[in-house]
Amino acid sequence: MTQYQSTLLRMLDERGYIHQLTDAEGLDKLATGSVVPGYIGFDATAPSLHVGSLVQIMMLRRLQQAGHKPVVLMGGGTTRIGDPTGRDESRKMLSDQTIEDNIASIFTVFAKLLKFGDGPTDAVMVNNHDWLGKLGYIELLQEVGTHFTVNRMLTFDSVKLRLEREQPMTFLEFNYMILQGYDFRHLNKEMDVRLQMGGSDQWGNIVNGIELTRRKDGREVFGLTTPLLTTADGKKMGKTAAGAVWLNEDALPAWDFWQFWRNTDDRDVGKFLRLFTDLPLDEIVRLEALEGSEINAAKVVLANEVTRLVRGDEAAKAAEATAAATFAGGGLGQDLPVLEVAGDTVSLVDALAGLGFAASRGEAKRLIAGGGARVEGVAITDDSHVISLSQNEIRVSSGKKKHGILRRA
RNA sequence: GGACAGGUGGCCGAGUGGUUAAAGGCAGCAGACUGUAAAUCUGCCCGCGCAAGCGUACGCUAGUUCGAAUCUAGCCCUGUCCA
Repeated sequence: MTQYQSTLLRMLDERGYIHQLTDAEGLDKLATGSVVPGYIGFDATAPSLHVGSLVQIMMLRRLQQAGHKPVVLMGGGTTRIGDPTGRDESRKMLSDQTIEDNIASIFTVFAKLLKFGDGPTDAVMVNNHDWLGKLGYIELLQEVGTHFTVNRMLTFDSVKLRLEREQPMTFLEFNYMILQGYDFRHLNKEMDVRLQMGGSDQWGNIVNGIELTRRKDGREVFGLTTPLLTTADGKKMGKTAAGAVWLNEDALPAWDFWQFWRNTDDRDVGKFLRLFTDLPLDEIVRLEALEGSEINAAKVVLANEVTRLVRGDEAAKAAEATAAATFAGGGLGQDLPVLEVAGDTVSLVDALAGLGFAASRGEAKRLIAGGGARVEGVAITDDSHVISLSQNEIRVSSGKKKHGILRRA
């Protein structure tokens, strides 16, 4: 690609964050000489973000590493509307309290990955409810309404796709892109933010903000999007057995988080190491070149590094130790899910259900019938099997990957 | 407000009076093969029950029928066109 001068763009380019860039030269020049405040917006629809957002968070981390200022924009205001991008249905409304709580919860992860404070390159978090909430409707129409033509708005993918699929789009949602554009302009005005980043699906929204800022204030700002992250087998990243891969510990235990990375597709290892770890590039090149089962070592490194960043050093170490004990040693690791058993015996069915390996007793039975259930590594196909707690800890498994501990209460 | 089309299991999508817990696909889970990978093949995939079975389920409500996802009425919601 291009030979960038700035540390920022070089780093982002080398590590695979750049998909589209509005003005590569201009931004490169800007980032060479001065501190560039850049922001990314995040939804507050849930108490935790998931790995899909991790690319964006890491990008803010890179921004800071390159000596610039990350601005985390929490969509307290826009979440009340719902981004129609990539959705067929309107989002349900969330109460103000829920949104506040979500933001507080989400922040805990940012606090691990960015350095917040008052310094010139310290990260700050802002909430667009603070300004969008105050905006009157007429005021909004005057401020930004005149700079958006409906003709153009209809051509944006977020709108076009919905219309093509004959799915409803409410006027409320239709306004989303206007508000997001307004955010950029506001941040530029108030904090001199010059750059907005986001996923590739945010391109349209970002460009709107850039144009609005140029028209209203004659100020030049920049936009950058990341490639859409899919796993090598073509799926959207971040879905596993248990659902989304949440970043918050209380939404997904560190063990499962670690396992998610440990199970990365061979072909994605290099890409993920670049995006989600701070390892130096030459080290990554070495790791991703490993062949055959050797690459498992690289996956362990990946899992360790990402878990360390997002969940902390201890969590990563515990998960790695558990993996070593459980898979290599065939024993038990401390991080495995535990089911406390009251009496001397439990039925296998209840054990599987209790450990969360089956959603219902019926499902547990099917699992057993299908030969997927193991007690102490021995496959059990009798669905009336009863486990007696002769030892302190009994290992119960669903398939080869999901293991749990039965412990006498 | 009017005309037409539509609302089915996590999603897509068949089904238009009984053999339908509802075809098929996707996603998911498990088995085989492997390297806690991919691809492939196989099995499973509403809940409860050891089981016969029972309970729920096809937008909502009330009906017609021995019997309804399927028919009728009203309502709600969505799309397209018209006003």
